[in-house]
Amino acid sequence: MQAAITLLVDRGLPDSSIDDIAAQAGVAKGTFYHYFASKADLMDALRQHFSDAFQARIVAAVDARPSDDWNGRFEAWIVTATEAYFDMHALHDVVFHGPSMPHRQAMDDTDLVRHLAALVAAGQAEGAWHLSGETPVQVAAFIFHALHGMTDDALTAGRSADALGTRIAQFSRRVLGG
Amino acid sequence: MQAAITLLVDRGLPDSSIDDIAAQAGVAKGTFYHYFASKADLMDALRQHFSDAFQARIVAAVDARPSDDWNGRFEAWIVTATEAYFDMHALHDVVFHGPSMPHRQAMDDTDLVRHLAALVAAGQAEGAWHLSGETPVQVAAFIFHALHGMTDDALTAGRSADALGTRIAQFSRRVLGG
Amino acid sequence: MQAAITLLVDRGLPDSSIDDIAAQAGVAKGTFYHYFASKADLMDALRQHFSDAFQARIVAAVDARPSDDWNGRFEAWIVTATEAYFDMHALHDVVFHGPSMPHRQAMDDTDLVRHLAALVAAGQAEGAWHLSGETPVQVAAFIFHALHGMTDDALTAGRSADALGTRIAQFSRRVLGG
Amino acid sequence: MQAAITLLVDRGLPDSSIDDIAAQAGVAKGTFYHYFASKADLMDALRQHFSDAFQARIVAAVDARPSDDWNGRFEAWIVTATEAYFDMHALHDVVFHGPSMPHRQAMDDTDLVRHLAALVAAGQAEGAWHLSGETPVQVAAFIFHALHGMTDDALTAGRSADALGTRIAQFSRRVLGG
DNA sequence: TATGAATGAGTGTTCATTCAT
DNA sequence: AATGAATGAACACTCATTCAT
Repeated sequence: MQAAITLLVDRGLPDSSIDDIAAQAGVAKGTFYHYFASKADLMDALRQHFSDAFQARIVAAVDARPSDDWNGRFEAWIVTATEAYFDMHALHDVVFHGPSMPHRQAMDDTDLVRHLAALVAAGQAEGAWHLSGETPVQVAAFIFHALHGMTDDALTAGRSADALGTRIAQFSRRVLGG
Repeated sequence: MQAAITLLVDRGLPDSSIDDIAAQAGVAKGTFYHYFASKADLMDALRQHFSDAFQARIVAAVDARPSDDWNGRFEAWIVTATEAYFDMHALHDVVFHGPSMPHRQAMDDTDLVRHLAALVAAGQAEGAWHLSGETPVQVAAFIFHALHGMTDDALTAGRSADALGTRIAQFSRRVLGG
Repeated sequence: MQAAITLLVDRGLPDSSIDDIAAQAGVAKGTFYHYFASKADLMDALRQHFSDAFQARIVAAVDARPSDDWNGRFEAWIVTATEAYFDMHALHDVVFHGPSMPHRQAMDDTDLVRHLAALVAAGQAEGAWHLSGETPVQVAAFIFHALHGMTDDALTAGRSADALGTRIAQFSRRVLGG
Repeated sequence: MQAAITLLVDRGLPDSSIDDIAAQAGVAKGTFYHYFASKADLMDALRQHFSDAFQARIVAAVDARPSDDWNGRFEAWIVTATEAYFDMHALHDVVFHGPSMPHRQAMDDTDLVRHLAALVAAGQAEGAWHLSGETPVQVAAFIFHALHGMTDDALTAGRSADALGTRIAQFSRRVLGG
């Protein structure tokens, strides 16, 4: 059921009616409402699915680096987030840009920003980077939004993700004062 | 007519029907269709209005600085863009986040990024900043999206715009290698 | 418009959908909502129409009798109410027995009962009848509901209204102690 | 099963879905259809239940009076019917005022009216009352509907049933010419 | 130029009923 | 006997758009 819907949504159905969704899933409309209380309920489930998968990819990549390799861990974070966003952008759009979305909060990024901020703070504590006055959260937010926007650009322009992650990492490290 | 509509939209009517819009403007529904071919046509007009106003504010602020004060011109760009986005966000959302928007292109930012890139390139040519390998356009895109995202954050959190512009400028100058 | 709907409802459409109603009226569904805000709104309009017509018939019949002919006025009230209810029962049912009707208040009879009670009180004051302890309103309510129920019986049994009114009047006068 | 459903309906569920009913009864939806062929079938069962209980209360009260105490038996009938209707009105409404009810026959009163008519006829034969030309059935119908309506009034107005039965009995005896 | 009555396809949601297990 | 997943027709209501006046 989840699989069918994920597939369906990945094909990009931002404005699909429940009729369309049920038809794509190969079930009757009533069946849809057997599993989801409302259209908003489906959106919530999908949003959760997206966030979990996104976060899991990043955590896995960062933890694959030695715990004292701060630059490596940071680059892993940036490159993986870029790739993950690139891969999952179709679902992202459906789930975070639908109408009735408080669009300003596109992608419940507070968790992600906090996660990145924690990495920044830890590295800073170890002397890996040199932030001047600003807080790790501010730095993380700045970098995260730049990443988000540049990936959007590449997607729009039809460019590949190949060098994108490392280029973003390079800019970002400059913000860290590394 | 334009004035009435701008007001109306600034009050934040993302889901207004043509009925609502016409009522707010104090005209009949038929009259609306004398001036706009469709709802999408209204959106286009509004989008143009927004972009023109936004760009005009930035140009005015930058040109108020001496033409050889590169850091001053850059900071004017960043601070003004932040403030303008802060002020005009209601219209921005209506116009760039509506359904049937290819959301990845939120805010037709190519013009703005190009404008910022030109400033970066000029300052770089004069030796004001030290970009290593990346192009001015890449740097401008990175900065612009970070600005966009951080302003969204402040808006969401209900924070004021007061120190925001200068903080973003401070981060950005580090990206420029200045 | 009103005419079309009244006809349509008189044909007995207790469970008609808006689709059916609009089709019967020969207009599109949207047109229906141009004139009525909701299905409940139509019901209200119909209810008002019914009540006005009902009351008007009774008032006309009573006022046709000399103002000091208390028994004549009373009989006119009863006979006319019986006939009117008999004639308009189809609309009555649609309007007062629909689902989502607080059925206990079938037919907004308070106005009618009050009207009858006023007649009873006036006649009593002139010495036409001899109520013992009970109030005119109680007497009127008792009579009115009996009238209502007996007419329902005749309708259900398929009997005509011919002698019904006078028979009910005869019972009722006994309640008045006349 | 019956018990659970009766409780459930007495709580007033005019618009309960089968889902709700089954949930309240603590069984699965499929189980409901083991015991009732359809929703209408449940209504029939409930209607029967209501009528049986109603009639039983009246019979018990009337038979508690001496068989030659005609006025006592009559008053017992009226007072008990009033109280019973007052007590059981929630079930009454569900069962007799649902949509798809030929509402004119609300409360299958023919049995009750016949029962009252038999009492009237017997008392009349013994010389307890003095009907002129009308039949016992007509008198019974008149009285029964008045009782029904006045109880509805009290219910609507939120009044208690205390004095209601005796007042109705008093009016009714006048109709009997007693 | 301005109106507003008319349209009708489309929406999310409900619910009595069926049936394989 | 008991379940509950599956169904799909039906519903009230919306709204961008047209067009005769």
